[in-house]
Amino acid sequence: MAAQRHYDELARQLSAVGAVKRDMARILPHDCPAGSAAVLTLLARYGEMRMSRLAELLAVDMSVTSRHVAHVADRGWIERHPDPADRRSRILRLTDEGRAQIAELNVRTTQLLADRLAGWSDDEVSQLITLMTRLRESFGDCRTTRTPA
Amino acid sequence: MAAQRHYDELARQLSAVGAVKRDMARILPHDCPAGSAAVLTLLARYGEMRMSRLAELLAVDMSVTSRHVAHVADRGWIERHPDPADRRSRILRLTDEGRAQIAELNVRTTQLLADRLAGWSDDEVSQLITLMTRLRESFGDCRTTRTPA
DNA sequence: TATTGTTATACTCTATAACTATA
DNA sequence: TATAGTTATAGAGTATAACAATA
Repeated sequence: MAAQRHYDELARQLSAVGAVKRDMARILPHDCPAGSAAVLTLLARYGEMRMSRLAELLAVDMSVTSRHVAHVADRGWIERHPDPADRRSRILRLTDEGRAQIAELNVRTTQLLADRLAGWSDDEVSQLITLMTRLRESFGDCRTTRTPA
Repeated sequence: MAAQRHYDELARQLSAVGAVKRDMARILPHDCPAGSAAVLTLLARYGEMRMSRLAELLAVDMSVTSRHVAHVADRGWIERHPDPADRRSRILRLTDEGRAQIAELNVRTTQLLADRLAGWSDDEVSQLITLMTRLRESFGDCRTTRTPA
């Protein structure tokens, strides 16, 4: 059926989108790789949170989250406070240095995308964002379903 | 301006789409990681080709391509023939074993996507493919432009 | 000299499993 | 016992640079 060809093509595009991600990663500061940038960006957007919540937003294992967080904490971009309500948890919070770093990241990202997406309309960018968000949800929901207990 | 927020969101979606790729990678056979699967799929789609052409389609450095190709060649899934027209080059060609491996990959990929994309219409999948393809072109073109000499 | 491809090296990202501390 | 988080380890993917063979 026709869906089969669509699936193959989608798999191919997913495989090849790595080149776009690498292009974006190349403009990052040397001590702020993609994993660190993602941590900072999510904390800026959603505010302070616990490790487990951040791991969920990053869509990676908490062990991976822990390493990324340690990296940005070592550089003073975030602080880890024990959660008074549950001392096993740690609350992550941006520092002023972290916000400065985010500002730098935003400048670079915006410059790059303004160049690469010069021929795109706002609507087209929005459409792509909407579809990619839905794609992640379609996969993420199934994973949640798969681990019910 | 509004575009700034769109750019941030696009960067976030690109970062998070890795979870989808990892979900797809998990269903692959143990001796056929994503890099190998990409090599086989591209040879099946575009027919025999040289290393440099494959590297371009994979959108990775030729050194990376060389390693992926060595992996699939070691398993007998492709053959490397010297190019009579330019003996520096090697022509890559699928074997029957390679085609069998591709058939297996297609079965698994189709199963997974049929499950994950159950709520998607053909049109929506097509739209996403179209936009992702265009995204890659927008980035790829700029890279080509950047390396003119 | 320039180009095609290979190999050595190093770095990032990731998951699994073992572990500590707390609930 | 169960959960939040850390760390050790291993594996995949990638790029850069040095290299070999050929154009």
